[in-house]
Amino acid sequence: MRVGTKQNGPIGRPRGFDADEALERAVLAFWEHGYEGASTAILTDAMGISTTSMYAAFGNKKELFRKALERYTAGPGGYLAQALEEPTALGVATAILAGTIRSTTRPAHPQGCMGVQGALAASDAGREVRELLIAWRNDSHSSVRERFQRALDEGDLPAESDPALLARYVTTLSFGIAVQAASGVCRDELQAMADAALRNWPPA
Amino acid sequence: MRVGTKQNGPIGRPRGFDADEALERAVLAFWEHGYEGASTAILTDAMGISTTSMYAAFGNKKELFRKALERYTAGPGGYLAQALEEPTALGVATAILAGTIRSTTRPAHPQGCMGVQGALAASDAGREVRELLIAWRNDSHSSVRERFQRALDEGDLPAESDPALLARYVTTLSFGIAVQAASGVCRDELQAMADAALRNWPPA
DNA sequence: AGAGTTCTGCAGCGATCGCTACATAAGTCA
DNA sequence: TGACTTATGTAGCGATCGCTGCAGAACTCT
Repeated sequence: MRVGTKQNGPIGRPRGFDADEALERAVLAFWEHGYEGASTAILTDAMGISTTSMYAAFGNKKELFRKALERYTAGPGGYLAQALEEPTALGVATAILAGTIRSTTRPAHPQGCMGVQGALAASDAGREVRELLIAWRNDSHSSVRERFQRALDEGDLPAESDPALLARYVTTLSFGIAVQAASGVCRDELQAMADAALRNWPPA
Repeated sequence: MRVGTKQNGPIGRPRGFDADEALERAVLAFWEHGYEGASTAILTDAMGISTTSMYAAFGNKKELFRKALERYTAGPGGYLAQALEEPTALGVATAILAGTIRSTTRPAHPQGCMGVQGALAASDAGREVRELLIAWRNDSHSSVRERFQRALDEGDLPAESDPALLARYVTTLSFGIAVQAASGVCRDELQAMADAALRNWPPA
């Protein structure tokens, strides 16, 4: 099949699929089933390509997950980076929880958070991916803590506030919301809870 | 091997292992690796018995998990039932969070909560167990909500309080703590966060 | 046109999955 | 003792796991 003859195009037979779209579908499969629960058969079926093409394009399952997690972080998980740019610490906390709730309860998407349910527990074969997600969650916490530290320096938080503790509070609620969403709890109830959780800000 | 001749004892060859102790070891394996991550080989190795004995004594892997979850609920997860007997709503909430933190960060035990990381995401083969754990978590929430409703009826909570919202707040923190513990966050930091989270009680 | 490069479909690799058939061991009955 | 019942060890079932070899297809080069 002659797709199109380009001059100075890449050498060799061109790909018969859109790698970006395939990766996006892999995100959904990992998100829904977790790293170990998403078999190569499930993945390739969701991506619409053969195992050969998947391995040629993405290396192996672990690498595919790595790239899927990056994509998730920039896409459905992008609310975190946006939230960190809110002008106040309360605004940051509010945006994080609202973003978590929206992202984990979006209709026609997997319920929950890929960074939480991707590999919370795993067999020995999934150890590396489990540790990758631990680092992902801890990185999220660190970025919130650093943002709250800045807020403290700017006088946006009381002098006696502990940025690490506040960050732990917000991320714990966020991870907890992800678990609740994976249990089928609806968006409105979680949002009402989040509103209440931030009504006395900052805690402690 | 002649173990001991009882009169009127159970007919047939007696078990060569302690079923209770084997179940307890199965709890640890499921707790650490999750339902699908704990293979029959891992399980039987941890339990110290053969697959034949495991299937004869516990039925199949799904049934073994069911029994392990019961054991977990009564053992490491027993803090919930105890907490519900605290005289005040604040006492209940405090005990739940403290119990969660203790249980999910116990040295020489798996980190996290079996009810959360047992099967937060799974393949199609783990669908039933995943739904079993969803019910387990939702039951936990319901029992807390009912306890807070009682507190409201008793005047232990302000009349404008919403027991469902308060229960959602406490369970969300509890599930979030389980995720943090699975990420290696230490006990003291989580307890400081929990203290702060309940300093303004009830929220909203 | 022919060489070189890359992607695709088919087929199947060794390993492990959950689970079981079968013979034997170890008990309680009459 | 011999019939009956239950547990154990061995050995292996069909299915699926992640992954790959290979031949041919589809392109860009000279």
